[in-house]
Amino acid sequence: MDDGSTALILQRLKAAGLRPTRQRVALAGLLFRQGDRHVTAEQLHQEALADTVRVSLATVYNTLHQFTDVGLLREVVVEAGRSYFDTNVSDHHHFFLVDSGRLVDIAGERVAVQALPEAPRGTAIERIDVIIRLRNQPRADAAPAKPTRR
Amino acid sequence: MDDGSTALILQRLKAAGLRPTRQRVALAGLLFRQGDRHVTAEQLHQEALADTVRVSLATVYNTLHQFTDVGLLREVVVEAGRSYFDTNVSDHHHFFLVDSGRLVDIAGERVAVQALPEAPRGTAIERIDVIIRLRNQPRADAAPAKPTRR
DNA sequence: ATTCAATTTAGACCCATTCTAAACTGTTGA
DNA sequence: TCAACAGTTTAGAATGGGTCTAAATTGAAT
Repeated sequence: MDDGSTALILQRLKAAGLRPTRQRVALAGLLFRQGDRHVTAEQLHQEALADTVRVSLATVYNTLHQFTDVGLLREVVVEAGRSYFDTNVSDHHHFFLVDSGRLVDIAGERVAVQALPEAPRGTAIERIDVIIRLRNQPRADAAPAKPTRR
Repeated sequence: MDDGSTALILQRLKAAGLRPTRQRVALAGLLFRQGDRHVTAEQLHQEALADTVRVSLATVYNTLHQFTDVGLLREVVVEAGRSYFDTNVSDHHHFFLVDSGRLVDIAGERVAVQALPEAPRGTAIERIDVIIRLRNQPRADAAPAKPTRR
C-alpha cells in the first residue's frame, strides 16, 4: 500500500550511512509495506524466512536496532523480556492487550499529560510513554478469573 | 521510619495465606522499612545477603511475585530484560532516568490522561502507566553525545 | 511430639538478546 | 573492470534475567 516509501527508506538508510544490503532492504519491505506494525525480532525473523528471505536472527536484531537509531522504528517495552518495534514513529501511545500480547496505537493528541513536576535537575525529557494495560473482560457468567501466571 | 507497618505487613501476609517465614519477614523488612523504593530481584538479593539474611535468589523472586499478587508491591517494566518492584502501590507514575536506570515516582494527581479513545470491545483497563524517560542533559560545552548503546 | 502442607533451595534449565570471529559483499578508486 | 577494504552478515557460543524441579526444611495444627 505504502510501497512508495521504499525509495524513501533507501534514501534514509544511505543518509544514515547504512548500505542498502539485500537483508536490510528485504526487512524494510516487510516492516513498512503494510500499515503500522508492532513486531518482535523473532516474529520478523519468522516472517522473513516464510517469505524466502534468508536472514540470520542476529541480523534481524542488528537491523531493528539500526533502524531504531536512525528513527525508522521505535522500541516499545511493555513486558519484561520482550521488545516490540513499532513502525509508527510519530508521537503516540499504546493500548497493551495483556492477554494476547497485542499492541494498539493511540494517537498522541488523544492523550494529554499535564501538570508535570519538573524533571530532576540536569535531565531532559527524551520521550513520554503512556501504556494502557487492558485485560479481557470476563463475562459475568464465566468461570472465576484464571490467574494468568506466566 | 515507617517500621510500624511491619505488624501490618504480617497481617496482610496472613490474610493472603502466606506464612510469615523468616525469609519473607526479612525481605519485607528490607523493602518497607525505608520509604518508597524501586528494586530489582538481584538488588534485593544482594541487600539481603549483605544484611546477613540468608535467602536464595529463587526465594527472592517467589517473594516479590507473591507480594505483588497480594498488592504489597507493583511491578514496573521500563527496560527490556529487567523488572523493578515498586513499594509504592498507590496510583502514580514514573520518571525513568535512562542513563542511571533509576526510577522516580510522580504522584498520580500530577498527571492527567484524558480524552482516551474507547478501549477495544470486551476489554477493561487494568492500569495506566505513564513513563517519562529522562536523559542526562549534555552540557553545551561537553563532548558530542556518547551513544549509549547497551 | 508428630505430621503434613507450605516453603525454601541448589542447580538445572529456558529463552531473548548479545557477542565473536570468520566469511562475505558493496563501494570506491585506479 | 577489478582490486581492496570497510561495512555486513552469520553461525554458534555466550550472557543474563528469570523460571522450574525435586529434595530438604519448616511452620502450624493436632
